[in-house]
Amino acid sequence: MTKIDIISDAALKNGIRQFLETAPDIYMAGVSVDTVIFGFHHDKLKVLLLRFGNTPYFVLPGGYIKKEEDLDDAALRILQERTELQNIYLEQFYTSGNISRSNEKVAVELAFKMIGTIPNSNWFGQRFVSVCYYALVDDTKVNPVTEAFFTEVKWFDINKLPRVLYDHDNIIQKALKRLQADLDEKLAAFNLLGETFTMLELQKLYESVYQKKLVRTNFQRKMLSLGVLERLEKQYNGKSHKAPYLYRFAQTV
Amino acid sequence: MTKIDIISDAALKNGIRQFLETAPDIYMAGVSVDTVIFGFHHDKLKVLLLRFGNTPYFVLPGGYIKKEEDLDDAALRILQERTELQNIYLEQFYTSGNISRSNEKVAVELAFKMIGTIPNSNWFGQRFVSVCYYALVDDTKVNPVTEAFFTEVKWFDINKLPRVLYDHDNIIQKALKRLQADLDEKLAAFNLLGETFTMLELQKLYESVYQKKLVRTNFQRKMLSLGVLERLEKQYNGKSHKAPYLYRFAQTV
DNA sequence: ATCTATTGTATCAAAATGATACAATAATGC
DNA sequence: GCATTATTGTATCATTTTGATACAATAGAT
Repeated sequence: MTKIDIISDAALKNGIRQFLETAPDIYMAGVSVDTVIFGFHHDKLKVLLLRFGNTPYFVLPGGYIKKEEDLDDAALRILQERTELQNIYLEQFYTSGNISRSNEKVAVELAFKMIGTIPNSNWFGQRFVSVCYYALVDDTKVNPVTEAFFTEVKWFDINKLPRVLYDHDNIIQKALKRLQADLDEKLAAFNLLGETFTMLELQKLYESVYQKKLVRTNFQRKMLSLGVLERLEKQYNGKSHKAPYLYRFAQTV
Repeated sequence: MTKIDIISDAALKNGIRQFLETAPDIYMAGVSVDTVIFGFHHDKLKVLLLRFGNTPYFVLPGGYIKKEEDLDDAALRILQERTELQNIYLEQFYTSGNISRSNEKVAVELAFKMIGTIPNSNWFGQRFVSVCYYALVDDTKVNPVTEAFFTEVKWFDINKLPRVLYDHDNIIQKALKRLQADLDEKLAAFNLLGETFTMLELQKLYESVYQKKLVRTNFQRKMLSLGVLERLEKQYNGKSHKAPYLYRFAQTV
């Protein structure tokens, strides 16, 4: 569900002010977490992005690490805050730490402009090394939540991304590359689908991840040979052709 | 060459004192870099480790990131400081950031004991998130260099590692797993060998990385089919059997 | 009843992999 | 010298995997 959630200007400014006052006491300085949340709907691979304030720019869902919190726990917490999901498939794939993370200064200036004053905390101005995770979610179960400086939560087609801040475009591409590598090896695909699915849906998912067409009959043969699919009753979908079987992912049958 | 370099107690204490005085001004707090340096000799895969002070514990070569330095540049600098090599094959593979990075407190206590006093800087006591890289080097060209708190630089067989501090054992195993994945895909193996090598040497390298025996004839067929090996003159090695060819790695012939 | 689009399965060729055989070579021992 | 031994380079065959195509079954549209 491409739920869109817009918050008011006043609430936005207030949220930022509050964050800046408490952040240095709560979080590690210098290290952040960014997550590339993948979803799949309408046969397309999607990424969840946040609109940065009232600007036309988007960013990856991210956050900071509490001073007494494990890195992986931080990633999970940030993800849960944003999607309200439990049991999320999460993989760390890259850490971004170049000084010039593209247009970072633009972002900081925008942040300042948004709250209409120079904050006494220099939190955003400091250098961050960002540890990046990707997550695979069943988008039908996601309930996107906005917070602090973000005015909108939106799914974007991986091939139709908006303008993003920092080096987040680079991070998204690296996430996709890693997902491609993990899809077969870790049977990761099924985290992007619902409980049941047709073979065609599964194929469209693979095609959208690998960004290329696959041969239907050979794909079907390969998936069935994995031995992890349980075949359920046929799905009569009202289309004018043979009805497909439904499948369920059944690890270690 | 398993060069061993031992420095004096006085020089050691002095090095630590000096480091602690200047570190907070020079380096980012909270973020460190660790490198798993792989080498290959006597048909074994090796890892370069540093002896921590006068203790029996070893650690990975690591360091900190200068305030105005890119993350990748920091990894390269740390590696060059330790090996005096240029053009090193380097891959970032993991970032370790759990609060309880195993026996960290032991290490800190040891560090304090070594310099015989509580340092005014709490540098070592702070929490670090460590970005980990692995490097592939031709060990015949490495000139291991000791520094600061380390009293010895030594190559260890991947299967005969000493006791290591922090979570460095975990990091080494993760590095090996990643190397296994990269070996074929990125033709990474040749960075571990000298300019020329025999097919058997190459096979022993693959076997030591994958930790399993390979069938000689099929391995040879596969390597030759890659199209990246240039066959040179035979190597008369004085052994009582047919002399093998030498090969050179020739990318994009 | 026929047409159309899609699904499930079968089949054949081509490529990759696994297993084995064997001739060539270079020192060793007689 | 000459057979012996260990290793190397290549060939060959069977098996498995992959790519490409054919075709019957189905379910609604006409």
